[in-house]
Amino acid sequence: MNHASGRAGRPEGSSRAILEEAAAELFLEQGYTGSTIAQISRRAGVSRNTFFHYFSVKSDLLWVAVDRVLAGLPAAFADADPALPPTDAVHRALLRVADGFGSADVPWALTHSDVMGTSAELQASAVARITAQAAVVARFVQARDARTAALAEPFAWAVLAAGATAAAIWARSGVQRAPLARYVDAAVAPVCAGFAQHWSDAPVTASHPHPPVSGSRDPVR
Amino acid sequence: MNHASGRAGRPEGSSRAILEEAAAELFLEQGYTGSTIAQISRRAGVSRNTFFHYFSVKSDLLWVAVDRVLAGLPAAFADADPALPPTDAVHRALLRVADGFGSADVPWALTHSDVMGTSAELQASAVARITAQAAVVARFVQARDARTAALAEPFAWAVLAAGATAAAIWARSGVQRAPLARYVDAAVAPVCAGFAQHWSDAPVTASHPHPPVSGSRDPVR
DNA sequence: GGTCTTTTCTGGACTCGGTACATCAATAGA
DNA sequence: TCTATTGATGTACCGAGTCCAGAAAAGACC
Repeated sequence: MNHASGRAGRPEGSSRAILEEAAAELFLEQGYTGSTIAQISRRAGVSRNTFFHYFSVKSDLLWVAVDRVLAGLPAAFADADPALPPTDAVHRALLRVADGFGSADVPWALTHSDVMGTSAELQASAVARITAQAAVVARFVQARDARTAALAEPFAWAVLAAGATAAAIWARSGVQRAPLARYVDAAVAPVCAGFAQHWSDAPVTASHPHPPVSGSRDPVR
Repeated sequence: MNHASGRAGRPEGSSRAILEEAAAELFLEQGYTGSTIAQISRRAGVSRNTFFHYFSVKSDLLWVAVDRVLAGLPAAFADADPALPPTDAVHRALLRVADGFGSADVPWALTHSDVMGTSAELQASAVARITAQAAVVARFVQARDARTAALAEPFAWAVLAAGATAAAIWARSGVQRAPLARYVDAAVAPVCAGFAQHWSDAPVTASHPHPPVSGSRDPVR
């Protein structure tokens, strides 16, 4: 019979969605660390190996929602106003992505006290996301303005770190929290402003009442 | 016999140093991922459990040098000029810490191509360090000036992310690289300037030719 | 109908990091 | 000499992640 997707080969089941559901259930019942991959796949009625066919790492389960939203970042860059300075374009793109999260649905990764705080696993998986996005941001900024090259990466990381920290604060605020975008905006704005100033080559007058320890605004190398 | 250290109990051998040495050797021979904890402890002539007595995680071995230098950060804060605005104090403290690294001795964590890039393990261990330092920075900033409270954490993370990224760039530059402090300075300065401006409550005039997407400089909450 | 090929899914065995626990060894102090 | 403390070892275990060989389910082509 001609299967829906034109491809050859055995059609894939709904395994992925089922695994996500099973995991969500088990996380509620036993927490993240308390649930093993074996249990999750068993409840999903699927072999343990099938799990690894869909998720390369257990912690991917914590980020399914986030990953879906994050996937929109390149698009947000694609239709950024070309007249905007790169820092502002990044600023706006991040806010647009942040708007993808309702005040209600805080992602697994940020709520689960189980994994928050001490867990090296969560940190690692979070940084994996930031690494990916940092590459996108750095590439974008550099393409916009070649003069940003030397500090494109530090800027990307700084701005994403600020944003991610804001998201963490947002998550641990109560249910009364304001929209995520407001938190992200407050944290990201100063970083963008700082680099914008730096790249526009106008000295930041208010900042160094004492002489800087070394030449502050010289590009690397 | 009265042992050197006043403490009771069996005196510790030189196990820690021996383990570090053995690890360094094996990392050179087989790379980080290629060397197992069992091998390291065997070469050190010590049981595998003893390894975990001295290092809680394998990746700690990558950061021994860094951790020693990083331990100096609180001290750098302790004798910071009280007249300095908090952002500048942080800026200077970071440069002082950065000066602890000679151009020659790039730490394991940053050189080893084996673990760079893809390794989730390295990322996790790096973030663990940044987490610790971010807490120190945020606490310091907040103690200096209560008005920084809302953004102390985002600032701490942003500034450390910028610095860490600069360190990574420094590490992957050739042997001809300039001193680390210069890289860190270039990356950290804009972040500090941006937050300094924000906290000094003077609008960043050059930054927003277009109106900000939402109230950029409002504190969170 | 048959064979291919391609893909999903399964089973089993394995490695390695990390933990738990009981126990031994060596020291200081009483 | 007895005890408390701390370093070190042995053993057993758990769970994540990898590898590989092969089965199940489809399309494609004859």
